[in-house]
Amino acid sequence: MATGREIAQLCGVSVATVSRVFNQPETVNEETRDRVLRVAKELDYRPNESARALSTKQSTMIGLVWDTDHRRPGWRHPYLQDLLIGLKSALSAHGYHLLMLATGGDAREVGASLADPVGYVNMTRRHHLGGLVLIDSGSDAEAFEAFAQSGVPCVALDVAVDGPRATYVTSDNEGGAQSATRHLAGLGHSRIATITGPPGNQPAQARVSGYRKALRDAGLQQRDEYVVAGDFYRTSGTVAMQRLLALDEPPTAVFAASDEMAVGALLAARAAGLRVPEDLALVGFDDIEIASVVDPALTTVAQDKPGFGVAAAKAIMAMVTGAGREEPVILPTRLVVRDSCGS
Amino acid sequence: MATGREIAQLCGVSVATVSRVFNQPETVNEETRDRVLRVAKELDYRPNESARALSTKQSTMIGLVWDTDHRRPGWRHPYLQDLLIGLKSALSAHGYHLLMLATGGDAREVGASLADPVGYVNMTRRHHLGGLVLIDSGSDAEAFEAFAQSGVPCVALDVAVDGPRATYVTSDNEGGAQSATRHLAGLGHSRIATITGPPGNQPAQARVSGYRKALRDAGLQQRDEYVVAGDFYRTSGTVAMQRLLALDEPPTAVFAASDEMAVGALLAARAAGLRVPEDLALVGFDDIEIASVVDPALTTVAQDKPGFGVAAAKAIMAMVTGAGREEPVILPTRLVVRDSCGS
DNA sequence: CGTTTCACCGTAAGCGGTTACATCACCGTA
DNA sequence: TACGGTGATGTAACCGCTTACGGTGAAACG
Repeated sequence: MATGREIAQLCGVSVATVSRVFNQPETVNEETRDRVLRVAKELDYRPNESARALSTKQSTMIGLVWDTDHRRPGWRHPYLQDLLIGLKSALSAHGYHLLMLATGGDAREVGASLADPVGYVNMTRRHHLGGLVLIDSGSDAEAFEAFAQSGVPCVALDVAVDGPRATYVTSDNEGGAQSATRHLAGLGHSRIATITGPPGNQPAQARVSGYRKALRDAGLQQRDEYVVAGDFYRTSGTVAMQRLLALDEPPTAVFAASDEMAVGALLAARAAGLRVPEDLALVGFDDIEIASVVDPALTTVAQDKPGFGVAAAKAIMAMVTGAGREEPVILPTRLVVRDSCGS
Repeated sequence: MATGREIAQLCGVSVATVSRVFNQPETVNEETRDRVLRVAKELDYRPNESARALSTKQSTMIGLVWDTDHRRPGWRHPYLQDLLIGLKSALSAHGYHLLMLATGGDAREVGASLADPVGYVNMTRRHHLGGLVLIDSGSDAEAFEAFAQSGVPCVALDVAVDGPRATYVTSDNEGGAQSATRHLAGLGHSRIATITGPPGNQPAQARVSGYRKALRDAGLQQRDEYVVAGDFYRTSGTVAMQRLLALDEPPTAVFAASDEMAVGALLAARAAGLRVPEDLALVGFDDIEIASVVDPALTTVAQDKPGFGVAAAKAIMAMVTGAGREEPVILPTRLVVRDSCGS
């Protein structure tokens, strides 16, 4: 790896000039600029990122806070890969990289976890990160708030945060749930239940609210026993469905707040001898891979998965370059009609 | 963020001593060491990573080469999330972070892609990365070889590479395929076909070879028309299955080299009016989420998904600290018997 | 008691960039 | 001719840390 000094010597200029060629090209004479650029290209010169970061207090990296093995070892993000693809490609358009911050660590590293946002914030300073992208890992809204208040630019996914340099991106959860429920009502169902996500989870709350709105719009009765809590996981869907089926007047249609729970509900229904969609209509949320594969294929509310990453990248880059905060981004959802509701 | 100098002043020592406290504790007097440590803790001191990397030419980061939008926009790694979980947690045990290298980029960044390994290699030098983890993204074995030869420590996933400081980790693909096929033969099937992965792909080749071995061991006839090529994707499984069903003597059992293709085959069989497993036995490979959800649940060969990440992390860390190369790691597979083969 | 040894610590030179400031040639103007 | 302005470049300090080297005082030695 050639250094700036080498370029300088070969060109008969000072290192300052070499640096200027790359950072303030307009301030250097065209002729010498070309000369420097030519030599630089010849030697395949790339400025050393550590040195540059040290000197400018700015690296070309964005930190990713993605807490795994938290309370729930089996936790899986429903569409992490698509999210990363979007994030990565959008960041790379700005020449930025994604640093997956490690939590825990050995003696040298004092641990950083969502329980200790300070650790992460320190890391962003130590590495001169431009900012942080926070992936929702359950219901750590409080921790996210601490990040947002820390002053480092950060964008949270699926958690509404507020702070001097913080914003968030999320789906139109309410709208999506509403259209799902409306779809069910439109098919003639009047006994429509919902299986919700965990209580503290914001998207979960929004989806319940969308469900309620749709019922109201359709002039349908809202029954408390038709709203049963799950945790986004499959088995909770099964349990919830069993509970619903045990009611005196079981629902004929169910909106599950996640595809995983919808699948769980499907299994429960099947075990109870019910046919889907004939005896029970089912809608999910997320449109993960599984949705199109189960039998019957799941009608569901699709989220713009790579769009999440792209929006996050845009927001964080905007905060890195400009000052101040960005507006929250609400991504549209789309109802994907398959076979689990009949026609 | 406190700096070393501040600590030094508060303790009445020089910055050198502060540095020594953290890097060669045994060379500094116990009393002053404690004093420094106490003040450092008080100020929540963490050495600046950029400065340290600049000075030592070693960062605490490992690069991740994960090429997406290559030739196949729809490409998805079957278990990226689990892999990352394993990788991240194992790296964090050493205090290392994972840097997702961006490909492409703006004018400032000359692009790096698998087509241009030099770009990545340059990045690892610029960022003083400890090494590179290469995720297989189809069939770029040649490109991987270039990485391996570059001299930077790197471990490839699912591609056998060789180089001065390179190694790889992969599953026991042959063994897995063999046990899957043996399972089919054990159930009494004699007309066993296979749907393979893309020709250039090493795991795909190993799986075919395992399939062949099992047939031979079982004393079964090998027919060329029973080996039809897919590309690991679902639709290719459907197409392949259709081809198999069109044969004069269609197989009664199929080993698909990926779960996705197995699902595709399942759809084709169902469309042709065949029942699975009664009319057709089916085994997949990977044990992705979908496998347990399709109806009938898919019998498949499970890979140790987080183990991949952990093994990769161990290998790369071993090469970072020690010199020289590491032995390749072959992870065991496990046949998961579900419902798609009957009993 | 002079000299060696050794544990401990400070000095200072990097690492490879960025950038405030100084320098200098050259121009137009009074 | 003297002068201020301007564009192009060099000088050197600095970012925060590591580390080779040298210095110091006390203990050990002859």
